[in-house]
This record gives sequence, structure tokens and C-alpha cells, in this order.
Amino acid sequence: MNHAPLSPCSLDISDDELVSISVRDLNRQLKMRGLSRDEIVRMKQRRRTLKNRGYAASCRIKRIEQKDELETEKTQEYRDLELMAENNNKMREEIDSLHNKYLALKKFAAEKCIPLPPELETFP
Amino acid sequence: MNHAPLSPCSLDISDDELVSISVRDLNRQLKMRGLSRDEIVRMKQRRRTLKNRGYAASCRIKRIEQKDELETEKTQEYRDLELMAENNNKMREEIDSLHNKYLALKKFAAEKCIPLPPELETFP
DNA sequence: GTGATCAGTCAGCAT
DNA sequence: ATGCTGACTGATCAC
Repeated sequence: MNHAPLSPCSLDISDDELVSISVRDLNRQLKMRGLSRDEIVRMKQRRRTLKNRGYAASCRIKRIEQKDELETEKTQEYRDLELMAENNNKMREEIDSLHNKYLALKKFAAEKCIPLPPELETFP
Repeated sequence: MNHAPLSPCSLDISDDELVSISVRDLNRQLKMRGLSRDEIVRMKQRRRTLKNRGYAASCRIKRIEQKDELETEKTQEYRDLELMAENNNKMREEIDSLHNKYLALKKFAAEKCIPLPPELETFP
């Protein structure tokens, strides 16, 4: 009489389990169930493929994150630029104001016929 | 007597040709050689696959270009930032210099006991 | 039908 | 063995 094997032997294991289990434990299970060399190779290959699937996902996520990072940095530099430009305008106004004040003092001296020492006479 | 078909009928065409030829011309060739329905489907699918290969390549190139673009813009903004910072320092020095000049004039007036009009007496 | 893009697969490299 | 990435493929979406 011809019997089908009592145990299917083919170690049915979910993708999640297969990808999580350590190589050590996997080998143990494989030997314990007495899988054929061919079945072992296929199981190993399935594990490798599942791992690759994960790696590919990580790779894509990483790419997107790096792009976001770049965009964020660019935006920040733009803000810094705007801020500095604003600051720049204020300083320009301050220079104008000081310069006018300086000219007014010179004019005052001239009107009052007050001679100024040479180093106060000019502004480079 | 049994002859092999005089023409192989299987329209041997290189990838480059297949991907370049127009649908119209392809259909014409297909009919002319009397390919089976199955062969036609396979040829169409091969064409689609070849096209997809090209699209995928474009997609990758585009991605790299966009990244380069982003990096270039970021670098340029950084240069602008440095330039403006330099300009900023020069203005700060100019303000210091003007302010000192202004103080020196006031000091000169004080030493000479020359009263200044109130609007020249202070700097906000 | 064409083009673009995503997820998965494999090859090849580096550790 | 593990992880990453380029190239390829099929599926899917928009036009």
C-alpha cells in the first residue's frame, strides 16, 4: 500500500516569521524536519528575497527622507537670507541717519565759523 | 513531402527596432507575415516591456537631476548668505566709524564749551 | 497607446 | 550572511 508522507515536511512558515527567525534557528528547524537539500535551498532563497523586499523599502524611504531634508535646509537658508536682508536694510538706514547727523554738525560748525581739526573734517 | 515553412514567420526584430517602430507599421508587419494571435500578443507585450524599460530609465535620471538641482540651489543660497554676511560686517564697521566720528565731534564741542542745538545733541 | 511611478525581484558590490 | 542600490518588470494611474 502506498502512503502519502504523514507530515508534509515542508515547514510551513509565514513570511513574517521566516524573515525574523535567526539563521541558527532556521537551520535547526530545517534539519529537525528533515527537508531535502532542494527544499532547504528554496527556503533559504525565499528568506533572502523577503529580506531584499525590506531592504528595497528602506532604500526608498531613505531616498525620500534625504530629499525632504534637502528641501528643508533650502527653505531654512532662504529664511536666513530674508532675515539678514531685513537686518541689512536697518543698518543702511542707520548709516544714513548717522551720516546726516555728521553733516549737520559740520554745517553747524561752518555757520558758526568754528574751525574743526582735520581728522574731524572728513569722513572717508 | 513535409516542408518546414519557407519563412520562419516569427518576425525577428531587434529591441531597438521594435521599440522605435510605430504601432501602425508593426501591425502591418505582423499581418504581412501572418503571425498567430499568440505570437502577436507576445510581440506587443515585448514592445510594451521595452518601452517600460525606457520609462524606468527616464524616471531614474529625472530623480537624480532633481536632486542635483536642489543641491545646486542650496549651494547658491549659501554663497548668497556668505556674501551678504560679509557686506553686513562692512556696514557694521561703517556704523562704528561714523558713531565714533559723531562722538568725537560732540567731545570737541564740549571741550570748546560750544553749546549744540538739541537735535544735534543726541543720537537715537 | 503612452508615459510616469510604485513595489517587488534579482544582480552585484561592500561589509 | 547582511544591507544597499541600480536596473528591470508588472501593475496601476492619468492623459
